[in-house]
Amino acid sequence: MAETLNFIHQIIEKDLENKKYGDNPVITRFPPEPNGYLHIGHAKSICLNFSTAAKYGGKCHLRYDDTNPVKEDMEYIKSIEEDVKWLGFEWAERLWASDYFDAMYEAAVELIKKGKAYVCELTPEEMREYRGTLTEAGKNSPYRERSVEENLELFEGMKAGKYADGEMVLRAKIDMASPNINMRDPIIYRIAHAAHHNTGDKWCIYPMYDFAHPIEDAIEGITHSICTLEFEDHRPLYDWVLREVGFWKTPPQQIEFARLNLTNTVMSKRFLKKLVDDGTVDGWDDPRMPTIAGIRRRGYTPEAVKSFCEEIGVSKANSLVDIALLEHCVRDDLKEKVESRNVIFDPVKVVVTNYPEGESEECEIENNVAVSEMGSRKITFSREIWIDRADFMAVPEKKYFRLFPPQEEGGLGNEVRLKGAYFIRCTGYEEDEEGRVKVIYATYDPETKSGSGFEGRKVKGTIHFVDASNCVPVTVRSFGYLMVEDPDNPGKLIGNTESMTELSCIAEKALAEAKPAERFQFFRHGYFNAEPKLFSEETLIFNEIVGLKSSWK
RNA sequence: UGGGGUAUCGCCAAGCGGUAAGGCAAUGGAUUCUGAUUCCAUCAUGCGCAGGUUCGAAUCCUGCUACCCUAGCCA
Repeated sequence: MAETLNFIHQIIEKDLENKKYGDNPVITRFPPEPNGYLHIGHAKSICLNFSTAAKYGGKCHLRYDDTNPVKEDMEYIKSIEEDVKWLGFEWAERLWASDYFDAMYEAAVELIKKGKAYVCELTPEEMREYRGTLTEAGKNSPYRERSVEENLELFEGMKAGKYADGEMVLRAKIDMASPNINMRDPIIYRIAHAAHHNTGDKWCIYPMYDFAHPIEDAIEGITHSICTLEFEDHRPLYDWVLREVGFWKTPPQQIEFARLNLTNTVMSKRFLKKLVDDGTVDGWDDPRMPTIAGIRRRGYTPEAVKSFCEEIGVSKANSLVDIALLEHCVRDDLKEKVESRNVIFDPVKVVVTNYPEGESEECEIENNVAVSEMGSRKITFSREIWIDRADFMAVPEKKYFRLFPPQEEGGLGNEVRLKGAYFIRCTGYEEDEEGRVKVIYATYDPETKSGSGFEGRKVKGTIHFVDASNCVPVTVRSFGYLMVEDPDNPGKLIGNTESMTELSCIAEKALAEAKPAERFQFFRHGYFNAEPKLFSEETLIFNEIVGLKSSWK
């Protein structure tokens, strides 16, 4: 099967063929604004930008889009870089949009001199009125026809700090009647008396995204400026700036693609920040968060995230990707690099009545085939063990071949293999006052120990267990779901966020010794009884937890 | 109601005028010391709808429809 190229690759190949950029290499950029942690949606953009550049022998820059000092925070820089590196990408250069403030200012002055920009003193409210609506044209600002000299002087004054925030702005003079609202004399510079992390107090005017971004791209020689769909309407302005500011020879081209949406996952930065600020989660890197840092702590591997990004493809169609695909990618990657640990999420005691009290023995469990080079591990078996509640049914349904008691007088209960240990046969069970299974009785067959070569008879079911004499309690972060309220409309559900659950379970001692939890990833396995929409209805059953062999952080 | 986008299986997504790739999910079956893994098999006479052009249309044309984005001194 021939490799399929996404539509961006196709554009690039055509450009390469036409020598659109001469012999210049393909240069892309990942341009986060440092105002939060990166999430899985950013991973899609990171993979796209970095691997596209690599594919065509070009390079990709990491560029901070730090043009608004009041919204940004250096705290995020470190995490952004860590996340990109963790994914396995290396930026050719780490750049700051703020380093171009001088060039941007010069460009703005040029625009004024060309009569293509003017200082406007309309208030925000007036500005909105003058802008018109989706269906009605806007009208010209009374300040639109100021002389070049006056504009120059005013803009100079803005820069010098003579005016307060909001008192005036610099606007591009384009067309107040344009059907594209972005072209109705957009603001390109605003006043903000705020210290900037990079330029300090040097500036009190800052360029707007629409003006800054094309200039940043052009200065860096970006050939393909990949962004998300909502900027489609901004492209005419992007091109306008490039043309008017003099970057018309081989201007970068903006290409838009659809951002990632995942089922049962809230990706909005604003919402994630609220969870952090509220203390709902421990932080941006809480394993329950869909941030790259959270996902990392949850035990996901960069390989898994990258293969996910490849699998979902790139297109312009709004989409909602099933979280099952991400989970598949994780399992697919992990199954070859991790070994298993027995974990019981919903424990029920089993007493092996013919096993001597106070005794215990060692059992060896082979690792699965994919991970067989890791050999085996040792666990213990004794008279009392824990198994998962789901591995027992008082009255078995059809085709249930795990543990169940005798179904008639004098009959036999079912016999199953305890993974790594013996066959046990259920002989009975007790319930508590509420009718819940409290303890299960069974007998084991000493002939059937794992590795003994016993071939006497077969059992259809194999279940896992932990030794009650030395198991340990462990808390793991689990996939689970919690409905999420719209912060602005209490009571209104806007979706649910993935994995907001913490589960207590008991596990092999080795697991606890190897804590913290982020070193483990568990496989979904066996039964999924219901749509796990609400935490209270959660019926996910995990029966394995596996330690990561590699990619530990 | 202006402008800009997008519609191909339950979910993603190839396809670019020559007779619908692939992945996820699902379902059957084989193997299995976990109902996992692995392995085989099934899964769009159909490409938003209606017309048209053509020997031939998901691909071209026309007209509809649905959904998304857009009226921040955010990015």
